[in-house]
Amino acid sequence: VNIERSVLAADIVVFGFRPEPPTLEVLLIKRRYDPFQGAWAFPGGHIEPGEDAEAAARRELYEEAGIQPGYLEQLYTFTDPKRDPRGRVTSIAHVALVRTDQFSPTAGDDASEAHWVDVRTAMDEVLAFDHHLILEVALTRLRGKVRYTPIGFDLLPKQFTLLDLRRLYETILGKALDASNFRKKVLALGLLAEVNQMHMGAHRPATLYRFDKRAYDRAVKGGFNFEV
Amino acid sequence: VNIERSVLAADIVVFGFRPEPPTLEVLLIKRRYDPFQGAWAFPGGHIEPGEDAEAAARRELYEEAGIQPGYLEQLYTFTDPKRDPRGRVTSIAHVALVRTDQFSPTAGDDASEAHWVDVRTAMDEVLAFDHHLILEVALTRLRGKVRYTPIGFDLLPKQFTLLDLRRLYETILGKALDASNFRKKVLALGLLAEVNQMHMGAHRPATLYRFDKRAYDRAVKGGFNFEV
DNA sequence: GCAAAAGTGTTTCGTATACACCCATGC
DNA sequence: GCATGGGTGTATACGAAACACTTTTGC
Repeated sequence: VNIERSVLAADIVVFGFRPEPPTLEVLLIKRRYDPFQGAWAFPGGHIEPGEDAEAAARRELYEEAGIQPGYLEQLYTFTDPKRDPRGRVTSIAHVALVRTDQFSPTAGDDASEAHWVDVRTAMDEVLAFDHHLILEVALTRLRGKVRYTPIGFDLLPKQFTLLDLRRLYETILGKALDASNFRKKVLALGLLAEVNQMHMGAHRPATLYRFDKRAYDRAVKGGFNFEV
Repeated sequence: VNIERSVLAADIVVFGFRPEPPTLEVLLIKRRYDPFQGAWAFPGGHIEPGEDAEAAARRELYEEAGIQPGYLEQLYTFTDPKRDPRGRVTSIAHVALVRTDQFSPTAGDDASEAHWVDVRTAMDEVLAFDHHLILEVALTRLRGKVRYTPIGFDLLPKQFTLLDLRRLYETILGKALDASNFRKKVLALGLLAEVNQMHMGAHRPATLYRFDKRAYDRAVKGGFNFEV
């Protein structure tokens, strides 16, 4: 029998969060080679022999942009046979979350540039292949997942104030949240631990918190329901 | 450059619901050929040239079991390079929902048998390839999705009683629901339309309802949040 | 003093939950 | 009559939302 085979690619939508001003960003690279040379695209590349999709995503992310994400998961697989002009390329898309401040992206082999781009800007941009569609799916997933999973913390520095956290949620969800109620709700979850240090800014000093992974694991074991 | 290519397969976890006794079932076929000849597996097969994954899933489902599902979506892509002993086969797994009564599965080319199997039984069974893992992922997805999306209706006949619907939810979620509160909650959503007919069973006649797709679409447009 | 954020407290309201209770049917 | 499900109603409690108010800092 004559069975068609496909090239496998792992692409990664990397989200980052910049607190000042509050901005949700994605990592875009400028393609050095054809097809779509010079166009903006997500980092990604071929899956190698003996490698599964997630391993390929991590490797590509490190090679192309020097990034080792705190969070990475498979998003969706894009299989339109015409999505790549060269022939059948199946893209197994991933979502990754990083602390923007930790990585100033470095352009790797296939990229002439790598930049953090405001998500709203990226949505208006013409992207290579079907990457615009991939971005839409990734955003939907992020907005959904952030509501019942504590993945937001992977976008913040280890220590953060409640204002940081609230700004993050407001940015992702695209709506303002009541500061007072947000504080009570989040603290009531018992997933934050105070850090013995204050944030000194332009205003009244604020308590610094860290995400309490241990408390979270305990809560998960007890059949637990995270909600914003 | 020497780029590895992979065979692409579309596999489908088809869920069905049998009201009496309330049972959540999956469709399993007995493999006619090696590898795993004689083992139970999900229907599926190769994606053909010019075909995307979802089209392949629909085609395979029809060819192998005579089923045209009311609901079908991509689930997850399984990429372990060792998941198939013959070489690299990437499985793009799907979830489908059907009304059990509408399809008595027929065994197609690759299957010597096709049967509805109680999900709990299937979970204890040894399945071909990594299909046991696929089933776990599919079940998690179904349980999650049923809570905020009205996909449950795709598992019921066009007309159903509130008891049918409650039994369905109780079976999927694995816990008893208060009949009175369930009624109020579901009716308050305004997604059910009364049918001008009663269900005559062994007890007091019950109102028959149908899923009101029009009302649902209207609700979705208004930025709507479905909950059990 | 003023602006901006930190932090506490209160009131209101909707709705989830837990039941009590009556109705209608087949056996 | 009795079991079973259909269907209505109610009391309670908890949590979400709205918002008033005080505190603390930099400028």
